[in-house]
Amino acid sequence: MSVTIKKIAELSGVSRGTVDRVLNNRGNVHPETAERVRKVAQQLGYSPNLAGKALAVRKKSPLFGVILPSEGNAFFDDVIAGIRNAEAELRDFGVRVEIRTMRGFDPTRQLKLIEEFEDRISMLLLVPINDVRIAEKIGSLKEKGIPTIALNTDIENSSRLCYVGSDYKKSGEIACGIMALLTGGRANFGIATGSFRMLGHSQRIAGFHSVMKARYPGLKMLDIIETNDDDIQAYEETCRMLRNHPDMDAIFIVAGGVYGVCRAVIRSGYEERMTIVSFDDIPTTVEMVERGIIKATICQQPVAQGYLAVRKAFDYYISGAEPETDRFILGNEIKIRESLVDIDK
Amino acid sequence: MSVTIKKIAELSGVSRGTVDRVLNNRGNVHPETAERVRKVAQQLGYSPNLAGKALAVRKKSPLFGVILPSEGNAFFDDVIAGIRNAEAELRDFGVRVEIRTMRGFDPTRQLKLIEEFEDRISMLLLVPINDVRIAEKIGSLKEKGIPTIALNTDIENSSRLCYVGSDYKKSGEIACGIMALLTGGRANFGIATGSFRMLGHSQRIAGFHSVMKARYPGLKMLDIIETNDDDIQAYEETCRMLRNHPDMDAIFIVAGGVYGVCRAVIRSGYEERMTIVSFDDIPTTVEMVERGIIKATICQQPVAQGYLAVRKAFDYYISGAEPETDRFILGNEIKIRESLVDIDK
DNA sequence: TTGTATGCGTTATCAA
DNA sequence: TTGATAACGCATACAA
Repeated sequence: MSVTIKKIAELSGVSRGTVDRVLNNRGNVHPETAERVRKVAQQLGYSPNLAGKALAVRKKSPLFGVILPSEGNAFFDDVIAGIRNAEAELRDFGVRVEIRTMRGFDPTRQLKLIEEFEDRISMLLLVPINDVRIAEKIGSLKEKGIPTIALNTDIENSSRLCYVGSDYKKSGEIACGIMALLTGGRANFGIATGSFRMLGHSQRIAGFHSVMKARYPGLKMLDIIETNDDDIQAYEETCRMLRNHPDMDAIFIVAGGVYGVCRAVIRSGYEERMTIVSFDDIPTTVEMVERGIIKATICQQPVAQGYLAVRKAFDYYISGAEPETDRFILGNEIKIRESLVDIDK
Repeated sequence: MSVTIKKIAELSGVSRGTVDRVLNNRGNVHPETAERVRKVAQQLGYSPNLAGKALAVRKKSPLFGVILPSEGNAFFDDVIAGIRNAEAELRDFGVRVEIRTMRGFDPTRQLKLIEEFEDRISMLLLVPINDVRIAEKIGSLKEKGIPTIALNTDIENSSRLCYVGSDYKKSGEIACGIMALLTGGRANFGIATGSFRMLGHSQRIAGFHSVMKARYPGLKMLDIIETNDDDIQAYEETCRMLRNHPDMDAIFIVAGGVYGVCRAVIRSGYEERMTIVSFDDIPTTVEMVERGIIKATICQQPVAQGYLAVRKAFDYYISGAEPETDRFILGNEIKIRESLVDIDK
């Protein structure tokens, strides 16, 4: 049979209560006794039983707070679906999840949202804005006993418990690889990024370039524009870029604004000759894949991201043990028309 | 608060034991009482609490039996890894998993393996061979109270609880789509299938053809060979096929024998001009992707297959409720060199 | 500082 | 046919 608190209590000649105090560092126990108990637990290789723990923890009904920049951003619909899946699975364990949404990437706004429920939550799940004030807030929350999990985007120099999301550099590498395959390794391409200030976007571009440099000398970059994840801006900028570079025959869309870029390409009459690689599979992107204008789109498993973040939050809440790794990376999946659209459609 | 057996007991004026007997159909309860209890449970929308259930069920220490045709088949290494992951997660709930392996697809052998532990297991997870005797065995096991989950491959006309695996037809469709993208829609290709008798292999070919017919008139099939998932046979047959069709410029590898096919292509001096699409990412396949001879390989998330099958087994064991769907389909992922190999390598 | 008692929700055993 | 009670492993309020 497995090792339980009861068994440790017997073998070290104390009560179950004392073992509990020792193992959970609740204080009020004689150092010698504590030492003895710890040793026995160590020797027996004790690890708390989840089923028991879950049942006991249930009445505390822990609340997980989630903050997403999801307003006006269809990508997060799938993340939310994953969060809801996990919430349903954990309901029997007393877990509740509260999601707050915001529009855009304003640190002040994000701080305010955090403060709105920080005195009620046991865990924070956050798509963090890369700003010192957010990093500091994560630190002060940690001191108050509220760990933070970075979701979808990581934040530097912070004390977040772990990161759940994709590997942005890798996704850029894959984007370059697939573009090379689709163009036979010869293309004059443009880049449409979201924002130069977004770490993930820059990492994708860096990944793209490193593969290009190492393996595909026939790929030549002509121009780069910023869409700010906005379809209108994407449309305008792309029209301008295409006017300036009539020899452009491929576009690498790094982030949002996919629909705007594609509409500009169609408008300019370059639909046929253009090879476009994008990210994610929000409905408007799927539409463009179906139409054939986007040849491949690289997806980051948003549902799994939401699900896993909540599960990892629960694991930590229940066990108090540091995660096995501080980065849980979900794979980048290449999707083409046949992946996304039913054949008979 | 949520609905518990205790609450139902109070409201229907009986003891918790009686409620348990009614809700779990253990018999020995007056029809009228049963009716009353059932009605209350119904009205309150009772659903058993998993944490409590897990704790109580723990001492029964259920054993899940798994049978895999994994000997000499590297694909199943990942499936096994997924099974082990799930086993570790469920250890605290008393679950144990016993894996039996076999070589090849002999129904008699599989029957024998089932019979070796069928009197000890609570659930069977099986990569079923599509044979009436196996289907019948699944039926008789069900009558004995042992449900079977079909893993990786489904079995027709059987009473298996559910299927966990990929959509083979869809994976064939994607294979055609990616081949068309890689060849600009113009290719004279050959097919190397595993076995004409394997349902999954035929479904992949069917999927390939349906997309080809609907969308890519420039793809022309020249020949088809059988590898029986054996590298030597694959090598021999491919050499022969290439001799017979010197104009072949693409190959669709449907199943195993990937390494053999690729070696034959290299041997014949067609490495440069050939576009090869394959399945899965076992080490030898990754090697060929790295070398650039395979342009894309379509993977079916073997780790997730193993993991999910065990989880679904547990869910059913714990809840006794029919799964939400009888087919749990894991997505087909297109992988290219940059997906599989580190850039700095 | 330590021990005891009780509860979380379900299941199983024993007695009535 | 039914009810009462103990058990699973952990947490905690309360008593000593």
